[in-house]
Amino acid sequence: MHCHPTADEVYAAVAAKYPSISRATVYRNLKQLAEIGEISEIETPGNADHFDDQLHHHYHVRCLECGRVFDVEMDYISDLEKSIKDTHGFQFNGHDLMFKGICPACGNRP
Amino acid sequence: MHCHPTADEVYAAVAAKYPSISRATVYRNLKQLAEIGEISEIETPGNADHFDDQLHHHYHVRCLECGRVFDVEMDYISDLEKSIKDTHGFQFNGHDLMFKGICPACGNRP
DNA sequence: TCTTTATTGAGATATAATCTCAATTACAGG
DNA sequence: CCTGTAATTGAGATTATATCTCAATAAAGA
Repeated sequence: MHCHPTADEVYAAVAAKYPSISRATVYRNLKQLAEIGEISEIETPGNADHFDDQLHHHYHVRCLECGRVFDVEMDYISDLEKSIKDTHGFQFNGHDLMFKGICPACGNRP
Repeated sequence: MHCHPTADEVYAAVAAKYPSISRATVYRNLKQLAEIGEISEIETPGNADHFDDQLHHHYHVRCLECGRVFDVEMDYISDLEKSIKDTHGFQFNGHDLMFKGICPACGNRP
């Protein structure tokens, strides 16, 4: 699935073929795959996490209307932490950047 | 409270003075204050949302160890959306940026 | 085949947040 | 000061997402 599905969407797709699958198994395996770096996890506050089969660092936009997540064509800013003026002893360890917007499908709806 | 408290931390603080306060009231009022722009809401996936009495746009860092949220000294990038190469018909509407790190207190612990 | 290890299913549990609705409180007009 | 109306609140139920428990099943190795 290349559409940034949520765990539940993955579950639904798997359950269609293997009706006996348990939700726990899907959640467990997605989490494990994310941990070993086979897939990446896109966390969105308030909403269910999404999963991505693409591994390279890149950003996403979430439609505020339908909640779907899409790739954004933009270079990953690996040195964004360098823009911080005073780190106050913090060890910085990366960042999460998520754009917000209205997707074409929702924007064109009457 | 200037420490980016979660709704539950606000509730605990209020309940200490007004023991009859309901959790619903605190959640409700914090949400309303955020909606009318009196305070701002910092959403962190997986963890409880935090609230901020500062209104101007600025970024935060979340300690991966203790979960606390701190201000980051860095200018807000208001035109970050312009870095996107192809918007594919999306209406962009802002962004959420959260740094990750280990706070001094957690980093210096043995 | 037999033993050990790993994975799974079903349902319980945790957590954050919201909803419901009756009860309470505040408030404006008279 | 009353009274009717509107707004706010409290308590607990409910939702949503995700994780945990543990017995049952499956896989793998000797």
